[in-house]
Amino acid sequence: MKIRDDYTCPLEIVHDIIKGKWKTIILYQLKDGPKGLAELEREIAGITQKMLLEQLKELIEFGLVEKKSFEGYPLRVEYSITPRRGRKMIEAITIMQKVGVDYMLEKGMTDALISKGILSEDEVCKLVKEASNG
Amino acid sequence: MKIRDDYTCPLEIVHDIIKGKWKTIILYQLKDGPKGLAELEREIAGITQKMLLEQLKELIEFGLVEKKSFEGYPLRVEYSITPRRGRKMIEAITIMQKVGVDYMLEKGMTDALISKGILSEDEVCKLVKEASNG
DNA sequence: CCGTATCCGATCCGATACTG
DNA sequence: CAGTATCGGATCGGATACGG
Repeated sequence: MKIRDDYTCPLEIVHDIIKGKWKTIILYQLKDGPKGLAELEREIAGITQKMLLEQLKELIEFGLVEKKSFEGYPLRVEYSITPRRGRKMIEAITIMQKVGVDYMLEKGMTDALISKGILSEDEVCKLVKEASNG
Repeated sequence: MKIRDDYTCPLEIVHDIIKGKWKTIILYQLKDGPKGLAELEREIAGITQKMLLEQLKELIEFGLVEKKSFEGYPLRVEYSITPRRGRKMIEAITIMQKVGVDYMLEKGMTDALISKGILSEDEVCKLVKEASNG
């Protein structure tokens, strides 16, 4: 992607940072520590290697992800969240994820949440109750 | 936009919520209270009425924005942030905006920040200093 | 295992014209 | 002031093949 030099509003940058189908998912996958390319590809259902590399490159350009290459064979690379900016972004994504969960609860998509291990049944019950009050 | 019923991961929804060039900007414009359509159109530089209505409609579908229509002439409509889900999203956007500001500081785009009144000169100095430490 | 290049359909988004 | 409809270029993203 081409980084523009004429941003006038931070939210324009925000848009560039988070746009693209996979960015938030990639960041979220990296939140618990560094991962290799193949690892990410395996864990993110449906992504192609091309998209993964493309999006990682953009995340690096914005200073949200770092890349570390290791010499020798077998080839090894580690992608990780940058400690300040990337970590900050994870905060935002975590909040947004809650908004997504909230939406899924409202639409009755509780099965998906439970079966994917995102929430336990108890947690779902609790949240549904909260939602109906708030 | 078409709301899918087969979301399996909350982050997929998050992506649908925030994708599009204008969504975060529209939400941010609404953060201090309800606004009419013309008002938004005036305040968001470069947006067309078509895009504005389209994106507002999507934000409404996701429960982030509410619309209130008033009878009679002159026609009047108010768009506002929903108290729970919309407000939560503003939290995330605020964090992301900080990430954007951080990026602009790193790239030396301080003029834009100051001239648009996003930050004062003093604040910029302070943040630049913080960034070089953190 | 890691990364690059190309081709091509899908979608996004801006311009513009029109209605209540 | 608020909202709808259409058209066309730009961009996105998936498939696929190739190279280090």
